Amino acid sequence: MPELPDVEHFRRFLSEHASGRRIERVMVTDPGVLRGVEAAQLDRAVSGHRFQEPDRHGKWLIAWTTGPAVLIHFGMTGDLIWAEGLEGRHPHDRVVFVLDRGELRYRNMRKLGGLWLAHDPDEVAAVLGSLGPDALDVKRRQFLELLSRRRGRVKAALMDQRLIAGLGNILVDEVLWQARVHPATSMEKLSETQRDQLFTTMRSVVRRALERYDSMDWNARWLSHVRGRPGAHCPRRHEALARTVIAGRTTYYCPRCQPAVD
DNA sequence: TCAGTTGTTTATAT
DNA sequence: AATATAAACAACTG
Repeated sequence: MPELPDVEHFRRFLSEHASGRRIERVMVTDPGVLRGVEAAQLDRAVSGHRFQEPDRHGKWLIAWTTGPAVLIHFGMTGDLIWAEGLEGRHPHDRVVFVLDRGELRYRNMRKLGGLWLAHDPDEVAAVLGSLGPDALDVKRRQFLELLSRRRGRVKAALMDQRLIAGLGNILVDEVLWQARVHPATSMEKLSETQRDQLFTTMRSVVRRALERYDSMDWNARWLSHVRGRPGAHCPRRHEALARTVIAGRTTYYCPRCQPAVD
């Protein structure tokens, strides 16, 4: 699940429920999700501090406290749960932040991703690595500039967090389908119009994916709504979707809407 | 039993 | 130097 819109949702969620709340203790039920920090160390570092306004960059959530920051990555199956009490605890709740009121749970079935501890902005930057600008922040001019220096296939480029941070497999397929660009198109073959369209579409897809948290569920007219279903057809023209692998990821596209360029 | 899965990193190849 | 590919990570589901 977690791509930019999901993590932004988690950020707002943390801000709404946990900002200003005091951390009583950190319960680590599975140390397998801790990165570069031990359970006791994490507990000692943040207990007694309060969560502050969290940040997000790409798929990373930066949970600042009045002490250090907790950096959270959700991998493929991560989730952030808030509960008033103990109800609804789940075996995949790997870390629980017990607050002065309610608790925040880091749930992650597959344990890709995890939690890091950072004591200052430099340490945060070191953990996040060289991420590109956030997909919601990047300006058209910068987006085009980044694309102009990139070769290879367009899907690989949009998925590369060092170029643009926040887009994952599902979202990139959605953007390319809505922009009517074949995922294997090489960057050199992209027209000015297509590059421009990619920026416009990327922004609207991310924005509207975020809105779905208020209205529930994907837009029925989206590729994401039908992808992966057996015999799935293009929501636009009802032609069967094609499936291939690009940049190591399962890729769906409509051969009619997104013709290959050669 | 086996393929497939929303992410990232690493090694290896091109 | 960049880009592509596969594997590994881990724990499920169908």
